[in-house]
Amino acid sequence: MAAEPKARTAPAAPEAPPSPSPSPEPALARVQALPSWLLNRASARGRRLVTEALARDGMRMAHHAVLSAVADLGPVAQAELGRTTGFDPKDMVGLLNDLQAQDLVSRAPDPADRRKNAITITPAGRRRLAKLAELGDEANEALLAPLTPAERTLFVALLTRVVEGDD
Amino acid sequence: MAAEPKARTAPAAPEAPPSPSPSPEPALARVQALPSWLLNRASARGRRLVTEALARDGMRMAHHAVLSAVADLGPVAQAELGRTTGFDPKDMVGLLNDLQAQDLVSRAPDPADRRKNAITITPAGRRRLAKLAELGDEANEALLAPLTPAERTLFVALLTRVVEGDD
DNA sequence: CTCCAACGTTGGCGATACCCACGTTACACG
DNA sequence: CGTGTAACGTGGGTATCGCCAACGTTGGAG
Repeated sequence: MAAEPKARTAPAAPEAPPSPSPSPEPALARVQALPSWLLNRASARGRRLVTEALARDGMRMAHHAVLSAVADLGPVAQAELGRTTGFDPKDMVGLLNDLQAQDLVSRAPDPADRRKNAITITPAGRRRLAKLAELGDEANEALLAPLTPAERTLFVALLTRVVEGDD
Repeated sequence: MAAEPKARTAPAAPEAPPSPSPSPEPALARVQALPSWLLNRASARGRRLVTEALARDGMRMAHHAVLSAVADLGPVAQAELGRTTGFDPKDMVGLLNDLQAQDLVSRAPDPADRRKNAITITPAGRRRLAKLAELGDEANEALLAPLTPAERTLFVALLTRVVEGDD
């Protein structure tokens, strides 16, 4: 059954869409060339680089992002931070606990709305933020090391459009 | 302390490299423009798309990858699969359990080396693989929807080089 | 005044990615 | 021919990440 009508030297199945052997061979290569696969690997590498870069300061990527958001948005509520950075309110609590424990932000009840906490960055927080930005840039430069400067900007541009694809 | 020496209408700090306020304002925008940040978000989106695409078959991205590897490498040991796909041997056990439970692969002791399991894809596995590849392609097309065909190939090429950066 | 929505917080779940320890088996070296 | 080293598959355990459910508190709209 299913003999080889035209047995050649190369085991190539020219066309046979319905039945088995739809692809010549490299099913693995196909999967590993999938954008979703590549993005996963690249993301893992980036996370690893950033993580070990910020680990020296006892911080994680999330801390950097939240601290940046606090710096920008002045006194701001946790929920608002969660919306702008994309973190879950639950996780925001822990992140701010960490930042507050190191006096990088202050958490005071908002007098105008006592449900909210007014998060503000401290001078030490600003200093730390500058350092974190530097470390983050270093890690990202290592991440994009295989690309030329022109390719990097192009890569970031394409990546941005892919990310904005889900609105 | 630390009053506002120059209270203007716009809080712009032109230049002051060594001390605080190294950037005018958008610290958050800087973080969110970092390749590591973008890769994280893009990867999450891709994973979500692929996950929900393969969920209809009760499979995950890892199953697709492993099944592809088995299809390519013929009868192959689990450790070899782990090396080529990048999965931990521990996790490979569970993945193969899932695939075997659905008769997509067969797991037999290798007569030549009784430490190893000879993993082989079944006819049902080949059929399923074709379907998985189709679903995976659909999800990836949705992922790269914001890009033109030319941009997609370029994007994949750049991504590949970034991934290969860690050798 | 009453009801609904938002806030911060706690607890928990599922997936991913690791790392270590164990018994089994193969192989190389003395 | 032993003997030790290493690889294999497997189970157990840990850390992080993203998410959802519930609850008490507070603000605001009707």
